[in-house]
Amino acid sequence: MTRKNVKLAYITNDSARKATYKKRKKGLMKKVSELSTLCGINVCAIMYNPYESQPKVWPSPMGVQRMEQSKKMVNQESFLSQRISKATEQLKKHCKDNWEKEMTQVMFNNISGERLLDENMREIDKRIAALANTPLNLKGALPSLSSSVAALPPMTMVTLEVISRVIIKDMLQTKVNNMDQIQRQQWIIEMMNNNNKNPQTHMAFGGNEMMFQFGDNINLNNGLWSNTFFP
Amino acid sequence: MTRKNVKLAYITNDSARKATYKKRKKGLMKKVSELSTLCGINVCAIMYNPYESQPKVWPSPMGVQRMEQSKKMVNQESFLSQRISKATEQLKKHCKDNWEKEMTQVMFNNISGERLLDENMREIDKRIAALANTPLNLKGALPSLSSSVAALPPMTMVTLEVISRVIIKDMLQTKVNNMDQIQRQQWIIEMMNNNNKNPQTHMAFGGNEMMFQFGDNINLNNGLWSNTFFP
DNA sequence: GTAGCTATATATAAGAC
DNA sequence: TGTCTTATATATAGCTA
Repeated sequence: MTRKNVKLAYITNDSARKATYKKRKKGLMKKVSELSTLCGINVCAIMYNPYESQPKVWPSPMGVQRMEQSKKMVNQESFLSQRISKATEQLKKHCKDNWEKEMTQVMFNNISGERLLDENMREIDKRIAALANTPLNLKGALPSLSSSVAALPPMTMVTLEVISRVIIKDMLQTKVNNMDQIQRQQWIIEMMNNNNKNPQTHMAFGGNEMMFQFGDNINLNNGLWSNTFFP
Repeated sequence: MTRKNVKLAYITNDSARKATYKKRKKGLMKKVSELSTLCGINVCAIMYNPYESQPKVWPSPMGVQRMEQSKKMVNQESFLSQRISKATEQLKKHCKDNWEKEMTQVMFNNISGERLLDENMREIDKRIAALANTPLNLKGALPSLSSSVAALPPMTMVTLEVISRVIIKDMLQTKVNNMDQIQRQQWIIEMMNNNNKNPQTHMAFGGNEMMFQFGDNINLNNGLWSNTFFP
């Protein structure tokens, strides 16, 4: 009966806290859903749920992105809607099981990776400096690579595959970062289309980036997966 | 006067939509804040705001993570709270300007990077296979590196620094992924402590991972940056 | 623990300025 | 546009079964 106006503090009683969590989670998700629908923006809510064995991301999916420039894209709408609806259906099937853990992964990887990367840059720089004095100089053999590359000290963990992957990743990230909004959008569409052809392949964060409207996992309402993109 | 019960559909009127967005954003953020406080969980809300020139992440900061195991850590509480409060104050100063764009960056990098990485793995694998046949084999000179590493074809973009960064990043990510929850937590504390000593350095996503309680940027309430960690 | 219920607190649409 | 007001819709605390 919400007789008191709730004291805004951590609820120490376990069952009361859990009950509140459940209720408020539902309410919050409804709000998220509504905001997404009413204003046509992407909304994502993530909760590290203390009632799971690990801190988990609560899978409130990405809202639909409505482009501000949708008016400029009228001719593409039908095509895009079709593509996306189709792809979304596929993606949806693979989403539920993977979303949560992958979101966790993705977020934590980024957090830890970027952070550690910076934390360790001095160390790396030192090593690079040291390596610059190595007698092993392969500049002649591999003129386009920095001479020090070949002189990297033993790193047993580092395989060619890892190196290749990370290099390519870095290059591609640069490329994508240089895209403008429209280019990114088109690229995402293409990605989804490819994914659609090959639905067994990974359902990573990237796959649903702009695609997940507020979904089934909260039993709020249905029909949100329809082609409401680019309205 | 909320006389009608709102039709749950995209608001076509621009100013009305923006007004609703503003109101509801505030409400939503308050809910997020409350849920975070009441239930002691991390909550993050992200909105791609259509009123900005690009899709932007709305900087609803990470909620405080209260560890489920907090009871097991009573003795550490005071120490940790102190550390975190201190660090948080520093971080807060650098947060506002950077949070939004960096969150966007981080998320999009991950989306694009991971996705493109997978998309391009076949290509990479082909190149690796091709390289295996290169006459330039440095196995003898660099026994601990895969022989093909030194035989990588010219990649003008790839500098030693980039390679080092990405390699280290990959290695460290692996390391962090293998940590358990407690280890991660301690690591984050250490990271923050380091950051505190060097506050000018980057205020990246990683820096505030588990740290941002619902903050000033919404003018909801204050005092949320206090030591409510590990209550 | 889960599922309603209801009184009340809170959020907010629409209006006034 | 932004802010304030107010009627009403919605969310939910505390209760019951």
